[in-house]
Amino acid sequence: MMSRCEQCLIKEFNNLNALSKEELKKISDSKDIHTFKKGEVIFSEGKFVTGVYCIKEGVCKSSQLNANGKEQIVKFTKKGDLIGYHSAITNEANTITVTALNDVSACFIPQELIKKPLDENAKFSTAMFKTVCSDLKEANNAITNISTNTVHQRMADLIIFLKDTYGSTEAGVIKIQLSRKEIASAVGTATESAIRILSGFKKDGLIDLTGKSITILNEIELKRLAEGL
Amino acid sequence: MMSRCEQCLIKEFNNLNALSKEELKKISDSKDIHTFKKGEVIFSEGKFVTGVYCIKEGVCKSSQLNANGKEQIVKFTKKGDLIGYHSAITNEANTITVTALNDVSACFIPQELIKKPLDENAKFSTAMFKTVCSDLKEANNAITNISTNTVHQRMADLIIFLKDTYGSTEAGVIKIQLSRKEIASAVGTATESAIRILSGFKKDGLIDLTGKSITILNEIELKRLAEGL
DNA sequence: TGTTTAATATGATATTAATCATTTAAAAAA
DNA sequence: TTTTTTAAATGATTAATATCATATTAAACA
Repeated sequence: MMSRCEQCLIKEFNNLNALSKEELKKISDSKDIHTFKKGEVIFSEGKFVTGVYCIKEGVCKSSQLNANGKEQIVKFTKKGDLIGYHSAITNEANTITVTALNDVSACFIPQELIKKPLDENAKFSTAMFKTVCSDLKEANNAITNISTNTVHQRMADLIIFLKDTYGSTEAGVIKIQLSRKEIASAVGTATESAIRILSGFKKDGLIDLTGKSITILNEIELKRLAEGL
Repeated sequence: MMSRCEQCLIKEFNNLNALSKEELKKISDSKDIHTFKKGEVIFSEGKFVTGVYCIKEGVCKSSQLNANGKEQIVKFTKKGDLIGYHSAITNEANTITVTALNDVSACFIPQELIKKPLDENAKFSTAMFKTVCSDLKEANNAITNISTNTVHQRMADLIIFLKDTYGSTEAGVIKIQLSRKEIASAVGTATESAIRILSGFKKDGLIDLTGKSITILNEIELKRLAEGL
């Protein structure tokens, strides 16, 4: 059960591969494998997280609540993602809530073991900088996307994003299942609107819908739609 | 003219104060003071920036263009802000365009002189991490704000933000002048809608408008509006 | 297995905001 | 200063999206 970080393949997907053998060994000695069931909250907005999670398996959503309690999904994680670094870096409460969208297994790495290499290992620190900058770039793109594109465009965009990020089966079924409410929250629209637009896409032969499964039938046209053509 | 960074007061507003005397001296020796007239572009989306700018005086907007060429303002800078760090950290093209909103004077610091302390000076590196994380936090808040709040709410929110960030005269006039188009772009709405909402706020006695100047008359009610009450 | 609860779907309607058209006012340029 | 250009304002209209109501389906549970 207690596998060694040094041998862990997941780290090839993230910045932990910039750590030295000694640093990895220390992490390996004190890390903890946590599992979360679908729907379980990994950490919440407003709470301090005392370490960083490395997602080994499963998908999470990062979301915020607005003043009226409406949820906005700001990011989806993928395998290998390091989450919860905000608290570790800033010593401030987290500003997002991360929730498992399916069964998730993640290694919990105590803060100190991240902070030390962040100060001492330039390779790791540079890699982490790139990650945070990339997250910021994506967030800026999302701002522009939400405020200048229509809900139709954003829905088409989300479907393409989900396919590109999580892949699809040979039959074309996207390998992530979201509720209509979650889809609406990611797109930034009302649940009913999301449902209507998905139904419309189905009627137009762009996608197929079976329960929570989405199958892309016409990716080219979806991409055109996403660009507003 | 060639003032020394070591004595510069602006650095007290940003992370450069975490640098050692030697590091500051190096920067001082090769920095360049650039001035930009109102409306001038400091650097553009898609271009590489070969250094970081430290804003000594003036205000800038950071914006992106969407596929249809519509501008979205994603951030306003203030005195002391370090801008253009994205390229320096990631070695990638910049993803935003920064434009002077009034006359701006900024010190240009070549990339190497930032990169080296970023690797070697943990205090500076930690400070920069906090800045990027804070920018990311703000961007996430903007996503939630734009997609869950109405244009009215966001307009009220922007007015409060501008007052808090740039201050106001004794008479209550906010110390930054934006065109209606820029206000619309920051709020994420059409120019006509922005104009209409501002006129509405004026009619309701919340603000006063004289040319491009905005005066807050009822901050409490504006804050209530921003929260959707 | 039946019963309850929650999720999805869809119609009708209301609201919000965008677009188009035109006027007025303010800057910039000749 | 006059002319030209650009920005701001406002009305009318259309389009997009949210909300409310209700039906249908699927999932959870007793």
